[in-house]
Amino acid sequence: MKVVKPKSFAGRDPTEIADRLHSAAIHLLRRVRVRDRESGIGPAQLSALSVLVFGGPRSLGELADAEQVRPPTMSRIVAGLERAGLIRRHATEDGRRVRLEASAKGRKILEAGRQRRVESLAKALASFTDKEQRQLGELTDLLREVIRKL
Amino acid sequence: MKVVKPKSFAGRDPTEIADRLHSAAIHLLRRVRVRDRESGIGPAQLSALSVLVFGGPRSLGELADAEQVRPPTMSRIVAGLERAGLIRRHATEDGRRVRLEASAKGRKILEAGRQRRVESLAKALASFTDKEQRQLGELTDLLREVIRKL
DNA sequence: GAATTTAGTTAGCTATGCTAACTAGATTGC
DNA sequence: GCAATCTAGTTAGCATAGCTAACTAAATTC
Repeated sequence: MKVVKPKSFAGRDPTEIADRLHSAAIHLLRRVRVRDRESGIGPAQLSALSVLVFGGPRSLGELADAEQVRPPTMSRIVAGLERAGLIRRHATEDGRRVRLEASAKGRKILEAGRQRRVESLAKALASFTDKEQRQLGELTDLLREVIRKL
Repeated sequence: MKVVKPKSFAGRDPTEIADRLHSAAIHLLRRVRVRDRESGIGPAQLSALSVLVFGGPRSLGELADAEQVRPPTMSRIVAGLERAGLIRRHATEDGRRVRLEASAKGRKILEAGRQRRVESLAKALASFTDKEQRQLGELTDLLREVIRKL
Protein backbone atom coordinates (compact mmCIF):
# COMPACT_ATOMS: atom_id res chain seq x y z
CA MET A 1 0.00 0.00 0.00
CA LYS A 2 1.33 3.27 -1.04
CA VAL A 3 0.39 6.48 0.66
CA VAL A 4 1.31 9.41 -1.46
CA LYS A 5 1.14 12.72 0.32
CA PRO A 6 0.08 15.51 -1.98
CA LYS A 7 3.14 17.74 -1.95
CA SER A 8 1.31 20.58 -3.62
CA PHE A 9 -0.97 20.99 -0.68
CA ALA A 10 1.62 22.90 1.17
CA GLY A 11 2.28 23.48 4.81
CA ARG A 12 0.13 20.94 6.53
CA ASP A 13 3.12 19.64 8.42
CA PRO A 14 4.04 21.88 11.38
CA THR A 15 7.72 21.30 10.65
CA GLU A 16 7.18 22.61 7.19
CA ILE A 17 5.29 25.64 8.46
CA ALA A 18 7.96 26.32 11.05
CA ASP A 19 10.75 26.16 8.51
CA ARG A 20 8.92 28.35 6.08
CA LEU A 21 8.00 30.98 8.58
CA HIS A 22 11.54 31.05 9.80
CA SER A 23 13.00 31.35 6.35
CA ALA A 24 10.41 33.92 5.32
CA ALA A 25 11.15 36.05 8.35
CA ILE A 26 14.89 36.01 7.70
CA HIS A 27 14.61 36.90 4.05
CA LEU A 28 11.91 39.49 4.51
CA LEU A 29 14.10 41.32 6.98
CA ARG A 30 17.12 41.13 4.72
CA ARG A 31 15.15 42.77 1.94
CA VAL A 32 13.64 45.43 4.13
CA ARG A 33 16.97 46.17 5.73
CA VAL A 34 18.22 47.60 2.48
CA ARG A 35 15.54 50.27 2.54
CA ASP A 36 15.73 50.80 6.26
CA ARG A 37 19.41 51.58 6.07
CA GLU A 38 18.45 54.77 4.28
CA SER A 39 17.07 56.06 7.53
CA GLY A 40 20.53 55.74 9.06
CA ILE A 41 19.08 53.79 11.95
CA GLY A 42 19.55 50.11 12.67
CA PRO A 43 16.74 47.54 12.68
CA ALA A 44 16.71 47.06 16.44
CA GLN A 45 16.55 50.80 17.04
CA LEU A 46 13.82 51.13 14.46
CA SER A 47 11.78 48.39 16.04
CA ALA A 48 12.17 49.78 19.55
CA LEU A 49 11.25 53.24 18.33
CA SER A 50 8.11 51.91 16.73
CA VAL A 51 7.01 50.43 20.04
CA LEU A 52 7.35 53.84 21.65
CA VAL A 53 5.60 55.61 18.79
CA PHE A 54 2.69 53.23 18.40
CA GLY A 55 2.54 51.80 21.89
CA GLY A 56 3.26 54.92 23.91
CA PRO A 57 5.92 55.77 26.50
CA ARG A 58 7.30 53.14 28.83
CA SER A 59 10.31 52.16 30.92
CA LEU A 60 13.48 50.58 29.61
CA GLY A 61 12.63 47.24 31.15
CA GLU A 62 9.18 47.21 29.62
CA LEU A 63 10.67 48.08 26.27
CA ALA A 64 13.19 45.26 26.63
CA ASP A 65 10.34 42.86 27.38
CA ALA A 66 8.33 44.09 24.43
CA GLU A 67 11.32 43.67 22.16
CA GLN A 68 12.42 40.37 23.64
CA VAL A 69 15.92 41.46 24.41
CA ARG A 70 17.92 41.72 27.65
CA PRO A 71 18.14 44.98 29.54
CA PRO A 72 21.77 45.68 28.65
CA THR A 73 20.95 45.29 24.98
CA MET A 74 18.02 47.65 25.27
CA SER A 75 20.12 50.05 27.28
CA ARG A 76 22.45 50.45 24.35
CA ILE A 77 19.68 50.65 21.77
CA VAL A 78 18.05 53.38 23.82
CA ALA A 79 21.36 55.20 24.13
CA GLY A 80 21.64 55.24 20.35
CA LEU A 81 18.11 56.52 19.91
CA GLU A 82 18.71 59.21 22.47
CA ARG A 83 22.00 60.26 20.89
CA ALA A 84 20.14 60.64 17.60
CA GLY A 85 17.45 62.72 19.29
CA LEU A 86 14.68 60.28 18.40
CA ILE A 87 13.56 59.66 21.96
CA ARG A 88 13.65 61.48 25.28
CA ARG A 89 14.24 60.14 28.73
CA HIS A 90 12.27 61.48 31.72
CA ALA A 91 12.66 60.83 35.41
CA THR A 92 9.83 59.17 37.33
CA GLU A 93 8.81 59.08 41.00
CA ASP A 94 10.73 55.84 41.22
CA GLY A 95 14.28 57.09 40.92
CA ARG A 96 15.50 53.88 39.33
CA ARG A 97 13.01 53.87 36.49
CA VAL A 98 13.12 55.99 33.37
CA ARG A 99 10.24 56.96 31.18
CA LEU A 100 11.12 56.74 27.51
CA GLU A 101 9.16 58.70 24.97
CA ALA A 102 9.46 59.18 21.23
CA SER A 103 10.32 62.72 20.13
CA ALA A 104 8.68 64.52 17.22
CA LYS A 105 11.80 63.79 15.21
CA GLY A 106 11.51 60.13 16.14
CA ARG A 107 7.95 59.99 14.96
CA LYS A 108 8.90 61.66 11.70
CA ILE A 109 11.79 59.29 11.03
CA LEU A 110 9.57 56.32 11.68
CA GLU A 111 6.87 57.60 9.38
CA ALA A 112 9.45 58.17 6.63
CA GLY A 113 10.72 54.61 7.04
CA ARG A 114 7.21 53.37 6.88
CA GLN A 115 6.70 55.21 3.60
CA ARG A 116 9.83 53.68 2.14
CA ARG A 117 8.84 50.25 3.27
CA VAL A 118 5.44 50.66 1.71
CA GLU A 119 6.97 51.88 -1.49
CA SER A 120 8.78 48.55 -1.84
CA LEU A 121 6.09 46.34 -0.42
CA ALA A 122 3.23 47.97 -2.24
CA LYS A 123 5.08 47.32 -5.48
CA ALA A 124 5.41 43.66 -4.55
CA LEU A 125 1.81 43.45 -3.40
CA ALA A 126 0.46 45.10 -6.55
CA SER A 127 0.80 41.92 -8.56
CA PHE A 128 -1.39 40.00 -6.17
CA THR A 129 -5.14 39.72 -6.46
CA ASP A 130 -7.43 41.44 -4.00
CA LYS A 131 -8.21 38.09 -2.52
CA GLU A 132 -4.57 37.29 -1.97
CA GLN A 133 -3.97 40.65 -0.41
CA ARG A 134 -6.84 40.05 1.95
CA GLN A 135 -5.32 36.68 2.78
CA LEU A 136 -2.01 38.32 3.54
CA GLY A 137 -3.75 40.72 5.86
CA GLU A 138 -5.27 37.81 7.68
CA LEU A 139 -1.91 36.11 7.81
CA THR A 140 -0.42 38.97 9.73
CA ASP A 141 -3.16 38.60 12.33
CA LEU A 142 -2.59 34.88 12.61
CA LEU A 143 1.13 35.42 12.71
CA ARG A 144 0.80 37.78 15.61
CA GLU A 145 -1.17 35.17 17.48
CA VAL A 146 1.42 32.51 16.77
CA ILE A 147 4.21 34.74 17.98
CA ARG A 148 2.31 35.71 21.08
CA LYS A 149 1.95 32.03 21.95
CA LEU A 150 5.52 31.15 21.16
CA MET B 1 -20.12 62.66 4.33
CA LYS B 2 -18.22 60.47 6.65
CA VAL B 3 -16.31 57.45 5.51
CA VAL B 4 -15.53 55.20 8.39
CA LYS B 5 -12.98 52.56 7.63
CA PRO B 6 -13.68 49.33 9.44
CA LYS B 7 -10.61 48.96 11.62
CA SER B 8 -11.40 45.38 12.48
CA PHE B 9 -11.04 44.28 8.91
CA ALA B 10 -7.33 44.16 9.16
CA GLY B 11 -4.60 44.48 6.65
CA ARG B 12 -6.33 45.93 3.64
CA ASP B 13 -3.99 48.87 3.72
CA PRO B 14 -0.59 47.98 2.23
CA THR B 15 1.07 50.19 4.82
CA GLU B 16 -0.58 48.19 7.51
CA ILE B 17 0.44 44.91 5.93
CA ALA B 18 4.00 46.10 5.48
CA ASP B 19 4.28 47.19 9.09
CA ARG B 20 2.82 44.02 10.41
CA LEU B 21 4.91 41.73 8.31
CA HIS B 22 7.98 43.64 9.34
CA SER B 23 7.13 43.53 13.00
CA ALA B 24 6.09 39.89 12.83
CA ALA B 25 9.34 38.93 11.16
CA ILE B 26 11.41 40.72 13.78
CA HIS B 27 9.61 39.20 16.71
CA LEU B 28 9.34 35.74 15.27
CA LEU B 29 13.09 35.67 14.81
CA ARG B 30 13.73 36.94 18.31
CA ARG B 31 11.65 34.10 19.74
CA VAL B 32 13.20 31.46 17.58
CA ARG B 33 16.68 32.76 18.31
CA VAL B 34 16.35 31.60 21.88
CA ARG B 35 15.96 28.01 20.79
CA ASP B 36 18.46 28.28 17.99
CA ARG B 37 21.15 29.44 20.34
CA GLU B 38 21.09 25.95 21.82
CA SER B 39 22.69 24.73 18.64
CA GLY B 40 25.66 26.99 19.31
CA ILE B 41 25.40 28.43 15.84
CA GLY B 42 24.30 31.93 14.87
CA PRO B 43 21.17 32.69 12.84
CA ALA B 44 23.05 33.71 9.70
CA GLN B 45 25.14 30.54 9.77
CA LEU B 46 22.06 28.45 10.37
CA SER B 47 20.24 30.04 7.46
CA ALA B 48 23.17 29.63 5.09
CA LEU B 49 23.61 26.02 6.17
CA SER B 50 19.98 25.29 5.46
CA VAL B 51 20.39 26.56 1.91
CA LEU B 52 23.23 24.09 1.39
CA VAL B 53 21.37 21.24 3.03
CA PHE B 54 18.03 21.72 1.30
CA GLY B 55 19.19 23.45 -1.86
CA GLY B 56 22.38 21.49 -2.52
CA PRO B 57 26.01 22.54 -2.99
CA ARG B 58 26.91 25.86 -4.53
CA SER B 59 29.53 28.57 -4.73
CA LEU B 60 30.09 31.28 -2.18
CA GLY B 61 28.72 33.95 -4.48
CA GLU B 62 25.59 31.97 -5.17
CA LEU B 63 25.11 31.43 -1.48
CA ALA B 64 25.54 35.15 -0.86
CA ASP B 65 22.89 35.87 -3.48
CA ALA B 66 20.52 33.31 -2.00
CA GLU B 67 21.01 34.80 1.43
CA GLN B 68 20.89 38.39 0.28
CA VAL B 69 24.17 39.40 1.80
CA ARG B 70 27.43 40.72 0.36
CA PRO B 71 30.30 38.37 -0.49
CA PRO B 72 32.53 39.48 2.42
CA THR B 73 29.72 38.78 4.84
CA MET B 74 29.16 35.33 3.37
CA SER B 75 32.89 34.71 3.35
CA ARG B 76 32.94 35.08 7.11
CA ILE B 77 29.76 33.05 7.64
CA VAL B 78 31.24 30.25 5.57
CA ALA B 79 34.51 30.44 7.49
CA GLY B 80 32.57 29.92 10.71
CA LEU B 81 30.65 26.97 9.32
CA GLU B 82 33.85 25.42 8.05
CA ARG B 83 35.63 25.92 11.36
CA ALA B 84 32.74 24.13 13.05
CA GLY B 85 32.98 21.27 10.54
CA LEU B 86 29.45 21.81 9.27
CA ILE B 87 30.39 22.37 5.66
CA ARG B 88 33.24 21.44 3.36
CA ARG B 89 34.90 23.43 0.63
CA HIS B 90 35.97 21.79 -2.63
CA ALA B 91 37.97 23.16 -5.55
CA THR B 92 36.33 23.43 -8.96
CA GLU B 93 37.66 23.61 -12.52
CA ASP B 94 37.40 27.36 -12.19
CA GLY B 95 40.22 28.04 -9.77
CA ARG B 96 38.50 31.12 -8.35
CA ARG B 97 35.29 29.40 -7.44
CA VAL B 98 34.69 27.14 -4.49
CA ARG B 99 32.05 24.50 -4.15
CA LEU B 100 30.44 24.52 -0.71
CA GLU B 101 28.73 21.44 0.58
CA ALA B 102 27.07 20.56 3.85
CA SER B 103 28.78 17.82 5.85
CA ALA B 104 26.96 14.99 7.59
CA LYS B 105 27.50 16.83 10.86
CA GLY B 106 25.99 19.95 9.29
CA ARG B 107 22.91 18.07 8.21
CA LYS B 108 22.55 16.58 11.65
CA ILE B 109 22.85 19.92 13.42
CA LEU B 110 20.29 21.45 11.12
CA GLU B 111 17.86 18.63 11.65
CA ALA B 112 18.23 18.97 15.41
CA GLY B 113 17.54 22.70 15.20
CA ARG B 114 14.53 21.98 13.11
CA GLN B 115 13.25 19.62 15.75
CA ARG B 116 13.66 22.23 18.45
CA ARG B 117 11.98 24.86 16.36
CA VAL B 118 9.09 22.57 15.70
CA GLU B 119 8.84 21.70 19.34
CA SER B 120 8.19 25.36 20.08
CA LEU B 121 6.16 26.17 17.06
CA ALA B 122 4.05 23.05 17.15
CA LYS B 123 3.10 23.96 20.70
CA ALA B 124 2.03 27.39 19.52
CA LEU B 125 0.20 25.98 16.53
CA ALA B 126 -1.63 23.37 18.58
CA SER B 127 -4.13 25.89 19.87
CA PHE B 128 -5.20 26.84 16.37
CA THR B 129 -7.96 25.12 14.48
CA ASP B 130 -7.18 22.87 11.54
CA LYS B 131 -8.54 25.51 9.27
CA GLU B 132 -6.26 28.14 10.71
CA GLN B 133 -3.28 25.85 10.42
CA ARG B 134 -4.13 25.18 6.81
CA GLN B 135 -4.43 28.91 6.28
CA LEU B 136 -1.03 29.46 7.80
CA GLY B 137 0.45 26.89 5.48
CA GLU B 138 -1.09 28.46 2.42
CA LEU B 139 -0.08 31.87 3.49
CA THR B 140 3.56 30.96 3.95
CA ASP B 141 3.50 30.22 0.23
CA LEU B 142 2.07 33.63 -0.42
CA LEU B 143 4.71 35.16 1.77
CA ARG B 144 7.44 33.51 -0.23
CA GLU B 145 5.99 35.02 -3.36
CA VAL B 146 5.92 38.46 -1.80
CA ILE B 147 9.55 38.17 -0.76
CA ARG B 148 10.57 36.93 -4.16
CA LYS B 149 9.00 40.01 -5.72
CA LEU B 150 10.44 42.40 -3.19
C1' DG C 1 50.59 38.47 -23.59
C1' DA C 2 48.57 42.82 -21.49
C1' DA C 3 44.33 44.61 -19.80
C1' DT C 4 40.11 43.68 -17.80
C1' DT C 5 36.73 41.10 -15.40
C1' DT C 6 35.33 37.94 -11.78
C1' DA C 7 35.51 35.23 -7.24
C1' DG C 8 36.76 35.43 -2.95
C1' DT C 9 39.43 37.35 1.14
C1' DT C 10 41.17 40.74 4.44
C1' DA C 11 40.77 44.88 7.15
C1' DG C 12 38.17 47.87 9.63
C1' DC C 13 33.84 50.07 10.96
C1' DT C 14 28.99 49.76 13.15
C1' DA C 15 25.10 47.53 15.22
C1' DT C 16 23.13 43.90 18.10
C1' DG C 17 22.95 40.03 20.81
C1' DC C 18 24.66 37.92 25.33
C1' DT C 19 26.50 37.28 30.53
C1' DA C 20 28.81 39.04 34.57
C1' DA C 21 29.50 42.49 37.58
C1' DC C 22 28.47 47.01 39.17
C1' DT C 23 25.67 51.36 41.04
C1' DA C 24 21.93 53.40 42.99
C1' DG C 25 17.28 53.68 44.48
C1' DA C 26 13.26 51.22 46.82
C1' DT C 27 11.48 47.83 49.94
C1' DT C 28 11.50 44.65 53.76
C1' DG C 29 12.33 43.02 58.26
C1' DC C 30 13.86 43.08 62.69
C1' DG D 1 15.30 53.37 61.70
C1' DC D 2 18.80 51.20 59.66
C1' DA D 3 20.73 46.80 57.58
C1' DA D 4 19.75 43.42 54.23
C1' DT D 5 17.70 42.51 50.09
C1' DC D 6 15.52 43.35 45.79
C1' DT D 7 14.95 45.92 41.46
C1' DA D 8 16.22 49.03 37.43
C1' DG D 9 19.53 50.28 34.68
C1' DT D 10 24.49 50.70 33.24
C1' DT D 11 29.23 49.27 32.15
C1' DA D 12 32.57 46.03 30.42
C1' DG D 13 33.80 42.59 27.54
C1' DC D 14 32.84 39.04 24.13
C1' DA D 15 30.77 37.04 19.65
C1' DT D 16 28.11 37.34 15.41
C1' DA D 17 26.75 39.75 11.41
C1' DG D 18 26.05 43.49 8.38
C1' DC D 19 28.60 46.94 5.34
C1' DT D 20 32.43 49.29 2.08
C1' DA D 21 37.11 49.62 0.41
C1' DA D 22 40.98 47.56 -1.05
C1' DC D 23 43.50 43.49 -2.09
C1' DT D 24 44.89 38.69 -4.47
C1' DA D 25 44.53 35.42 -7.84
C1' DA D 26 42.34 33.13 -11.60
C1' DA D 27 39.91 33.51 -16.06
C1' DT D 28 38.67 35.96 -20.10
C1' DT D 29 39.11 39.40 -23.74
C1' DC D 30 41.37 41.97 -27.09
